[in-house]
Amino acid sequence: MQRQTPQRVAIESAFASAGRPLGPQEILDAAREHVPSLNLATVYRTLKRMVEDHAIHPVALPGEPARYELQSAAEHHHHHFRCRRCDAVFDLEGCVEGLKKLLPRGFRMTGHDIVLFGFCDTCGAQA
Amino acid sequence: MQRQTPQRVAIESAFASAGRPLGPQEILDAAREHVPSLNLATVYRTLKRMVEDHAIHPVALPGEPARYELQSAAEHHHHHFRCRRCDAVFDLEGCVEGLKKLLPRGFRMTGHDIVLFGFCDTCGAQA
DNA sequence: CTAGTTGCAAAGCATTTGCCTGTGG
DNA sequence: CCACAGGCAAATGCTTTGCAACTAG
Repeated sequence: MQRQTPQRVAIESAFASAGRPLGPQEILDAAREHVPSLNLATVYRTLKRMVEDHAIHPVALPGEPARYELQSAAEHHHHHFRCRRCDAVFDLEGCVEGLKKLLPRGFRMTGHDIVLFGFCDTCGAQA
Repeated sequence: MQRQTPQRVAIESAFASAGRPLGPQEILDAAREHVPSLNLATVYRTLKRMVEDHAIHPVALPGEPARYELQSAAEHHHHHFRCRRCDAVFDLEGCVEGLKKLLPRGFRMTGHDIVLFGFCDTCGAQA
């Protein structure tokens, strides 16, 4: 099925030590510390496979390239917060009620995304 | 400042008759009915100018290219719905309560985005 | 007239794919 | 062994830009 290659190990450990959603270039930079020859195309191919295998989950924020996080973080329904100052993305627990009341007549809802923007604890304290 | 060219008129009327957020290609298709020679590069250039002039407002959905809607539509707070079948985006009226309770301690919220996914009235009826 | 616009083609970016070499099991 | 994985480069797809011709005011 899946081979245990140094490249894949390096990419997986990048996720494990980050603890937050990462983009392809961030992953490449982190994983190259273990496997300097790692190629960006390999990162994309590996990400694709990991998504298919449900090892990671894509995190798409409005107007930004896709990021990915470990599936374990995505196993329960959650949303995201992006800091306007440091641009980091954080997971949020919980959800809200009453989304269905926004639907126009005849529309059916199968899912939703919520993204909050603002300042994280670190950046809020500095401001 | 701004010239009154047939291209720009065609693009503006495309927004006026659509009543929903449009992407560059959708705008090109619609505006070509009035100005067949219209070029996609001109659409991008015109969109950029219109955003700078606050005539239109960008609508960024997770993982998708930007769409635009008339500024008048954006003057009151609203959110969006994307149909999983026809990929069209619609404006939603209203909002929800209780977003602040999702915030971790120390985080401050300055804004939010909500996107609902599902099937619009037309596509839901066909399914 | 003439500065702002347009169409076309080429350039940029991020992401994907083809192809051939390398290697995990 | 040898099918899958990786490296490299070319190919995409979307958006931007350079440039010469065009036109609104």
